[in-house]
Amino acid sequence: MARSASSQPTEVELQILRILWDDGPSIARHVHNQLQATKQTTYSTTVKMLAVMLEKGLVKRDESVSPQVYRAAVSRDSAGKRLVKELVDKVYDGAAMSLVLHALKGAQASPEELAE
Amino acid sequence: MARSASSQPTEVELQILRILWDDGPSIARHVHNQLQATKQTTYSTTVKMLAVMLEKGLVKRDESVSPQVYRAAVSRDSAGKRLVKELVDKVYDGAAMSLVLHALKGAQASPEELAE
DNA sequence: TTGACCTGACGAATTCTTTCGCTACCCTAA
DNA sequence: TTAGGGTAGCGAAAGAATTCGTCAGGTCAA
Repeated sequence: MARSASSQPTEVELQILRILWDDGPSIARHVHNQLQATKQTTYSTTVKMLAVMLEKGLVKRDESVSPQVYRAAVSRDSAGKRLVKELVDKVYDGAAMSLVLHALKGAQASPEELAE
Repeated sequence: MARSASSQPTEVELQILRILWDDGPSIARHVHNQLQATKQTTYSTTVKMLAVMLEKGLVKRDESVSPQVYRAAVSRDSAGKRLVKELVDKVYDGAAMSLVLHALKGAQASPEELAE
């Protein structure tokens, strides 16, 4: 079934978005090469993921140029905000953002606390 | 294959952890009842999820009492910190915590920004 | 032209997560 | 004791996410 644009990116999808955010609009081959840094999947897999993400509306692509160019459909900041907010809502009781952020600021100040 | 305690909680697992955090150590039946608020799954499913989470080390259980009692293996705050940090690391380039938190504080002040 | 190489599409296999059916085992009230 | 009701374990089905094999088509240099 077709998945709407409201779908949350999964693990690998986030990795790909990250590449597009870092490097800007890119061709499949480039995304694949970057992905190799952390995964040993085939080019075929990368192309498939991009296709899936296109369906989900997570990326857009320019088909007018020879090697098609993919770019993230959402900005890193808006995606980041939304994801973090959703996570916090899931862990806490919603509306607890400020407490969490405070805790996180503390954690940031003392990274060893996180290392546990 | 056995999954180590380092596994991240999945969607439903997080829902269950949330119940244990909210209500404290509970028996399977209670977890199930609370879960009914948002899902219509069977008791059997709940018990299975708890078993899986036990294997993953996400919950611990006291088998010395009649209805066994489950409790979260990690505190809400430490889990929350870790999850948010991991998410931020995935979206941004790690080490960008402060920028993100700043953005989030802004978002918190104007929730309509998030509604988009 | 032609053949080596690359891109992109498709469907199927695999793996992980979530769900449930069935079974066994307590309790406890009649 | 025994039927009824609740708890827990097991394996396997159903659903999602991820991976890949394979094929069709385009490009380009010799």
